[in-house]
Amino acid sequence: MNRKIAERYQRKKAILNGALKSYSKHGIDGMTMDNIASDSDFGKATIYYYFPSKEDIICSLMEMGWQELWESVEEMVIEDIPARKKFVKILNQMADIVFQNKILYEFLFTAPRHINIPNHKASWKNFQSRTYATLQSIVDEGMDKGDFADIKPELFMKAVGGIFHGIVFMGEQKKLEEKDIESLISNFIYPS
Amino acid sequence: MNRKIAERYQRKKAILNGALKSYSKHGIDGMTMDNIASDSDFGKATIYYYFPSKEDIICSLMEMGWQELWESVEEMVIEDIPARKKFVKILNQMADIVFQNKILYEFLFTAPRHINIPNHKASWKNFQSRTYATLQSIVDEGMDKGDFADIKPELFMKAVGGIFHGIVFMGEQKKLEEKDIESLISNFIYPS
DNA sequence: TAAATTTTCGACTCACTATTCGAAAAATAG
DNA sequence: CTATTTTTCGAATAGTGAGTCGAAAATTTA
Repeated sequence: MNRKIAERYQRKKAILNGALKSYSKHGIDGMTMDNIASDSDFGKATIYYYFPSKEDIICSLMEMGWQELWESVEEMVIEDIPARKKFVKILNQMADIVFQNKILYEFLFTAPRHINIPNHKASWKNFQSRTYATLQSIVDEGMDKGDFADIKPELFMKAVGGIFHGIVFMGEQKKLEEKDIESLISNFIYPS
Repeated sequence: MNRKIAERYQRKKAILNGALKSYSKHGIDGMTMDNIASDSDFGKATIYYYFPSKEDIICSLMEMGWQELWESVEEMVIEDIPARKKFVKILNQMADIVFQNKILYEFLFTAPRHINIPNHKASWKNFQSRTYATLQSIVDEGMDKGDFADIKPELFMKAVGGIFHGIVFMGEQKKLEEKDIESLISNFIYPS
């Protein structure tokens, strides 16, 4: 009886992977239910046996990614180290995670711009906003102490967002390793 | 005979404005041909009398924006002033333009993420890449002379892109005036 | 003014994609 | 082994939106 639940879970997982495969093979527009079905080796109707709608599949993927990101960072938040150090450490950790599953995170950053999910269904936003808020508060703290360049915090965050986006979408160059990121980010921040 | 040409041109312009209105009223997904038609006060078929396809309308808008941006910047490129100063001046000028027609430029930055235009039809990319390349070369020059923070130029550009994106989409706060931008940007760059 | 040209238009077609249906196959239970 | 439940599926449905059609209105020309 427990096995059945586990199997169902496995099948949901398989479908989610199929969806991701579909994304990487055909791009966001080619991620149709037909493709998701064939890429995950189920009949189309079967997909609907496991997920009530396409929206739900997308939300599940989004949540998967943001949750992982948040959880990997959560513990670092309370560490008692200087804001700037903490900030770099967290970003570095996030970059790590992103590199480990590039396709998922490319999807994570791409999907919201193409697909509109009504706010109340976008469950992943919990993790997303928790993550942002954390980062933001660290920046704010650092600003107070003059750890960062003197620039409006929101803009600073936008800049960091730009860099992150860049990291994810720098397709070709797989060179950019964790060490690089560390030095890049810390160079980017006003050097003490 | 010359009037007719001018009138035709005016009508094309009106349709383009209708399209923009459609975008700001219904968002990118609501920018359907039916909406464009009603927002520009023409019948749908009339739109097709002036534009061969929806793609063409979008391209025209994109080109409009990028051309304006490029032209406003073109002359500054050759000015003989230090790279960093030039960079700030150009960004500042661009921010100016963007503020003068926020809807168009919001569209400019939004559309490519939602709508796929085959490369050979994306005529605006000429102006776009000219603009980018110019900025990039100024950064490269500045890097050599140590005018900017020591960070990979591509990443630096991504960061600036993030800031720009931020400026456009900082919806509510209309406070952010040109002067602010100047100081923000120059603060952002490694202070000499 | 009458023929010719230009412009306008709503209804129709066509393709595409999410979602549903109804039945069959597979697995499980008694 | 038979009945019941779970899982599977391809074919049909339904909605949407881009692009076409053929005719009518407006304008220009002679």
